[in-house]
Amino acid sequence: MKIATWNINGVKARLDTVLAWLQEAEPEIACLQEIKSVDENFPREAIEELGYNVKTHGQKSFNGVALLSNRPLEDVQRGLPGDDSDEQARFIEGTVSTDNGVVRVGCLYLPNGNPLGTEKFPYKLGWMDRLIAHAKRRLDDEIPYLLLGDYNVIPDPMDAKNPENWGNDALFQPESRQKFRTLTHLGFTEAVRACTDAPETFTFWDYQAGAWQKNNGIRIDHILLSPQASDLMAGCGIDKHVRGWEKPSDHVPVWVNLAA
DNA sequence: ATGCCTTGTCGCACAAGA
Repeated sequence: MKIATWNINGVKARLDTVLAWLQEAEPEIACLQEIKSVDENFPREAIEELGYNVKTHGQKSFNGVALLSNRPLEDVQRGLPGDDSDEQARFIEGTVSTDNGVVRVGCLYLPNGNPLGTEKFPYKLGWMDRLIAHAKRRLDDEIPYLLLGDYNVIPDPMDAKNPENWGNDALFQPESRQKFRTLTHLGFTEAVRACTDAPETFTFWDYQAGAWQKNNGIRIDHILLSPQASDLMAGCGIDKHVRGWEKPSDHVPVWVNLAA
């Protein structure tokens, strides 16, 4: 089964593009971030017409995540545990039953953290601590478990066209990268790095300054697989061409194939 | 160096993104 993640940068502005990609890519499960919509206004009917079950965790104007699945989504959980005062909609998780057992999927939109020196950066790091704690508990289930989404972390210099330009950015701070490593070192496999060591493997190109035309990209959208999910991995990919479509998101879809 | 674009908003400029 194909499981994908994509930061769509606004579902209202991107609906036609999202529908076109769903029909082309045909993922069994899709995790969407930055829907920028409350649940009531999410265009669920148009997506349901393509055969998907739709679960959303939205808020007004900003953030917001959604889970799509051609099989029923069970045990849906909204919000990342660990801080009841956090009102930002950045996490949704659900379970899908397949012929070969269950797969649980967490869809996340990790805080950007910029600009440094504001409360936004410690919020990012605190959110990552909560994600690490949650992931650690999930690994105890010993089932195929995936954490997909916009991590807003550039893991390594090779994950940026111009790493020297990101020194003062929250996405490339040592603390951000260290916490990402702590997360993976719990026992997750980072799908894209397990599939390819090709240089200039990016998932985001800024709208500004001709970043796409210059391939001035970064790799910040990631798929983490529990050991049980990693054992099933049969391939992965990045739908880079979608960035060249009309009215594109600044991110492109990333996906993994599981033999499940 | 800043803004370069893009999106959403009780719009007509601004915040937020990365």
